[in-house]
Amino acid sequence: MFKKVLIAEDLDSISQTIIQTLENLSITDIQHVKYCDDAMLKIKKSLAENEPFDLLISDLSFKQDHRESKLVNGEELIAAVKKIQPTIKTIVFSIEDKSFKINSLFNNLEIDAYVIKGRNSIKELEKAIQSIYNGNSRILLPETNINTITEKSIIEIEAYDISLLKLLSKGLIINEIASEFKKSGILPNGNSSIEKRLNKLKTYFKANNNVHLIALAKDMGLI
Amino acid sequence: MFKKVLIAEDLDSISQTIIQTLENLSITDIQHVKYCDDAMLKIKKSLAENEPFDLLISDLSFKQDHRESKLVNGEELIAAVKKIQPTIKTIVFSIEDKSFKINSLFNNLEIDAYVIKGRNSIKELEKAIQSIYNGNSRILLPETNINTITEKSIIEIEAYDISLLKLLSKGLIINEIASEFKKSGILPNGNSSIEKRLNKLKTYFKANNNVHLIALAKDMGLI
DNA sequence: AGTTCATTTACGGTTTTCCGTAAAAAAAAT
DNA sequence: ATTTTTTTTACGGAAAACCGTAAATGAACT
Repeated sequence: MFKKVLIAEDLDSISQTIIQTLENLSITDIQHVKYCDDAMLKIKKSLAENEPFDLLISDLSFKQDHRESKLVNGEELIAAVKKIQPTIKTIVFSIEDKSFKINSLFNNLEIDAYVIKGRNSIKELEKAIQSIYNGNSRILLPETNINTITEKSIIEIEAYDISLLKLLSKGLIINEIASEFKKSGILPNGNSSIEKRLNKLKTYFKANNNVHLIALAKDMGLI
Repeated sequence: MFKKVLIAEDLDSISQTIIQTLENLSITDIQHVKYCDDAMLKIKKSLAENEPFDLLISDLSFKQDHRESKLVNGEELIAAVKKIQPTIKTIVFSIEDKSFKINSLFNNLEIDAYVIKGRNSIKELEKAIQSIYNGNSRILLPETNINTITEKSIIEIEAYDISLLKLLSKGLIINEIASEFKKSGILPNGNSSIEKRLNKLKTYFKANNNVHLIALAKDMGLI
């Protein structure tokens, strides 16, 4: 079994349970942090001391508070960790259940497992750890009932669409978004191109109008 | 100390910790459910057997799954429980930190404590339980750094505004919303009244337009 | 260089929002 | 009952979204 595991989870009501679970798996060296930045420090230190972590279990969203943070969420944390320790195994443990987000983590960050927090997470987290240890990867638990948008959609929705939706949700009108894009050098930035892209998004998500579209995007956690 | 406590929390990773905390407080009879409906059943049964619960600790949001549910969230649960057992003490334990929501729970449901899930929740939950047992009420923990909208705003935003925003977010245009209101007998339902109300909301929340308004409402958890 | 194809931009007409003013209706006060 | 005040509704013009079509640009290929 894994020897040295790092947990990045801000809610103590959850981290407590994860620690318990790991102890039950006879993992001896369990470390826990409440901030992403602290996780990064621990990873660095462990590498410097030549005693690297075998496994990182991380939440996705972390509450902001008085402390200044460089890494504000699990995504950023994992990306940063993999840069300095690409071989580390990673499990994301989060309440987020939108498949496009989950898939992007598998594809972009190459995480080993994603466990959706739910009514039987403890068992599932255990299972994920075991399974990774046995050499498996791309584990998604639970297997059923995931809010799905088709694979295709995930590919088609890019950074451009996200920035577009974000600006729209901030109350900017098409014209202002166009100027904003020109300022940032984002292409295309013509009014009608932006309009056309919004139309694509609207038909794709079956939104009646911009208001509806933003509501859906918020619901899906896209923005 | 309290003798009999009911926990309503869907995430096992959290309920585990709550149970642990209660055990440390020497509470002997701890019961736990993952669904609001089950909580209601337990409350009813305990009353029928003349061994009522002293305290209910409930989450606000519960994941939906295959099971059909009458009560879908903590708010509904607490309202239903208080109808048949008005004297029960209640603690809400949730990640929600918007003050208008918290205040509405204190004002409408008369909960005894609200503990926001965070980095020191275990201690805070303990503190809340102790404090209620000592006769205090209206306890809000942690005390700092709560996202605030002024008290006034909470009063001014009513059910009418919520339904209006909800319909708008579903992509209905003003005209359709008016018809919808007429069908449901909601007043006022003239086009221009609805428009005017939207204007109030927009100036209140400093929204540039409807899209912006819906984005803000989603962010604040209003809809 | 020329052709084809796809992408980006432009244009115009219709609908809806946006915003101010005013009339009508309802409620409250005298 | 009448006046005053508030609420609701109506109206109208300007701005923006909405939606289809067409022109311009650019990339890819011959």
